[in-house]
Amino acid sequence: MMAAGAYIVDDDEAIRDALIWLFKSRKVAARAWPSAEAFLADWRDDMRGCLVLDVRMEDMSGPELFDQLCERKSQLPVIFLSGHGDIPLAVAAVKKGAFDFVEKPFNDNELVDRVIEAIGFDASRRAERANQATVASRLSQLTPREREVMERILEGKYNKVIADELNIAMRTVEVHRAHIFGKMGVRSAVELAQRLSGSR
Amino acid sequence: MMAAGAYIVDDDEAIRDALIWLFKSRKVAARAWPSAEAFLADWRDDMRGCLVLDVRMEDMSGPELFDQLCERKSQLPVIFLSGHGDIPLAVAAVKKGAFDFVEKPFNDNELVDRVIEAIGFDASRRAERANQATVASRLSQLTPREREVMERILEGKYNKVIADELNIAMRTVEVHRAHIFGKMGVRSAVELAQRLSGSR
DNA sequence: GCCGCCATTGTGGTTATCCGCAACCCGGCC
DNA sequence: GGCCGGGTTGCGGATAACCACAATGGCGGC
Repeated sequence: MMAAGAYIVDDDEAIRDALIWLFKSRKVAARAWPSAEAFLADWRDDMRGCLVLDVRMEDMSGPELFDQLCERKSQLPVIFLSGHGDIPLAVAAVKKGAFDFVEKPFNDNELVDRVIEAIGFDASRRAERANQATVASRLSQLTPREREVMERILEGKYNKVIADELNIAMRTVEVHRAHIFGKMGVRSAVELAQRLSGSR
Repeated sequence: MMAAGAYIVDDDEAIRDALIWLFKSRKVAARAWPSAEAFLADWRDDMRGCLVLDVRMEDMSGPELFDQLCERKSQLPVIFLSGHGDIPLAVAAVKKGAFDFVEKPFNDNELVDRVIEAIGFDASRRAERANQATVASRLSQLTPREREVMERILEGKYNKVIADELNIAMRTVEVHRAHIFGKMGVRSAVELAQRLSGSR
């Protein structure tokens, strides 16, 4: 797993070099590929940061690469570099969820700003997903009965009320409650409520 | 306050009539204005639904109207109708937060689908805002001391611990706690946590 | 048949929460 | 000075939560 950075795909070597230099001058890690195919071969889901993609390239275009990555469930935010003629293509990509696109010729600083923004977006989204995955994994460890009890705990009901609703003894509810807290890794109903609503 | 619907702004009467007919045939309330200025004069913040806006119009263009509405804090989602030549303009609007744009000539059903989606988006966002406003208003009624106590309640701490941290008696914490629940309109710490994290 | 997991329940005791009643101090306001 | 809101505290009791120890019954797998 490398550090988060900019992944550049452009078939023009001069532009690749210029972009790498530009990003590194702003302390943004950068690496470049000369074609969509080359990038796709190296692509891994744990690449963190943001993709900077030329729209018009030999063989596979930027938007085509974007489609391929979407099919592979890539979460990497994508910023397109588009010439005037390419705008309709880039626009279609934006409607499909691309992070942004900048028209050539672009302002260096603005591009880097957008890239940094995208890298931050990626980081927070990954953190969010990781948290959701943890919660989901813990939820899956609960037994059906425990889930029933948890629902009612989250409605702020007393153990006694829950016991009545489920036609079981209060003691049983207490046991379930302890199991739920243990499995969910929390120490109180308040923490439980926060952890769950934070990932809904 | 009228029902949620489509607000059409287009300087071509034939298109206005066609759109109104189209929307009404799908049970979507619709009303049209012949110019951006006319709409702006009638605009009110409680208009619910979605704005359908021609990009190219006499005097004030669609994107210009959008900018005006943004300045007036309009939350109305906007769908642009754009000809091929207008795409760069519409694109700029999308980057500023427009809901979507469809290129002319458009597919009737797809347009209505998008409009319905935007109306739903508006409804849920308004509900969300209303809830946040309620919570914010209730939070503002808390005294500084109560806020300190609430923070700690939300960390799942025992009244005893809170008392120690604030160097006050447990009884005082209990009193604050009761005040907090009363002012926030909840009956338990769990509800409090949910209401707050639901609006963060 | 034995083991493990799940659900269930009881006893008894500790700790927390929740509240009514009562009271004191302080600062701002009429 | 009197009133009021905010913060503070004590007492005592009702209620709920938490927990260790202990135990039963069902069900699926080895």
